[in-house]
Amino acid sequence: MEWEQMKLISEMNQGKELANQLRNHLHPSSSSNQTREFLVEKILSTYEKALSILKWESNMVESKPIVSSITDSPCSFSNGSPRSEVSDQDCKPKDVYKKRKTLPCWTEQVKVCSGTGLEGPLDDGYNWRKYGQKDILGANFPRGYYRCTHRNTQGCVATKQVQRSDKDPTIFEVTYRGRHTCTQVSHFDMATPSKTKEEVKETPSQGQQIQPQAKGTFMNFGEGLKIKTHDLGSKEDNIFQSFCFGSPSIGSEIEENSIFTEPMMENNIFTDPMMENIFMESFSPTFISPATSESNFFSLSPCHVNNFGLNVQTSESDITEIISATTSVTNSPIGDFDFSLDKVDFDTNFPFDNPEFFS
DNA sequence: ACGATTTGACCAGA
DNA sequence: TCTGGTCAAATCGT
Repeated sequence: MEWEQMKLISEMNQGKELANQLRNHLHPSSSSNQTREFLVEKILSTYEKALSILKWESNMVESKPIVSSITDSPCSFSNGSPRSEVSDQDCKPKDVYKKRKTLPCWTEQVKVCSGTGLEGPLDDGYNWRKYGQKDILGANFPRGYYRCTHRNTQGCVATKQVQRSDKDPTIFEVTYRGRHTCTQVSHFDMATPSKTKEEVKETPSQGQQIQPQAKGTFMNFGEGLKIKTHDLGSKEDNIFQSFCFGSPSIGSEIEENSIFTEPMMENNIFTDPMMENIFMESFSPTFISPATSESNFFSLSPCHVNNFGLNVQTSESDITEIISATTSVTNSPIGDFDFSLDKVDFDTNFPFDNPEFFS
């Protein structure tokens, strides 16, 4: 916890420094509105992170046993249908449903730009099998339910839900639940990535026409990704607006595995060099930290995602689970990111060698 | 033939 | 009782 305290102090100091910078930019002629807005968002991000740390600390103890119970329980989904194959009376479906709520859960919002020829949710590097679709009250589009293809063979409990946004049909909210315990190889690691059917055909009843993609193209570049874990707060949209990042799948499918190397950085998205500096300084080592094992899509800690403008929300008891889940698996797509590291300001306080953090 | 998807039914939680 | 999540038989695609 010592690191969390240091990090907390660091975040607060950073917020103070940013506020000072903002004050210097308040003069109308000194900088653009964009700069000022970015500073404001950075400050908000800083406080968000600080709060995340505080909440994380307060939930560490009570959350860990839950993770353990999920992972180790014989009542898990590991043997296929919990209803048809579980014979132990102590492992009733009721238990399954209860545990369902305790699984680590986080949401990504994947924006699919028109003209890419791709309108379904992106492949995230894992193989998913659709097991249901449901019309959701108040939602214009049905929600698709997917589970890991290797659930039966390897007992992988990871599931995800794909819900097309009402507000913006080009946005898919993908809610992930549970960590991948399977050892499937992400196709991002393969020389010629393949596509899951999911991304080729998504809810055809809605008339979506998904065009086959050419392998190795950059057509996914126009996508944006937004991530949040659940329930840490309710300010989902307050920060992300400034940036529209490619999804991890984008990054890993693009040459050099980088979404931030040239030409993107040449076509500088910042009009103000200071903003670029601030932005690059924001890269947290968590985001590019070496994953120790297979990743649940993103290897990130909720405390740091905000640095990207990706607002993170974490449920009261889930934050440790998420951290645990997202750092306990290998071949993280994000781990392949090859940022312009010379511009990345590593946080030397980050506990790469802290086993507690990656537990 | 086999695996994936669809879809109505079932179940648990609110 | 309603709603969301899951099951599983039927169907589809390769």
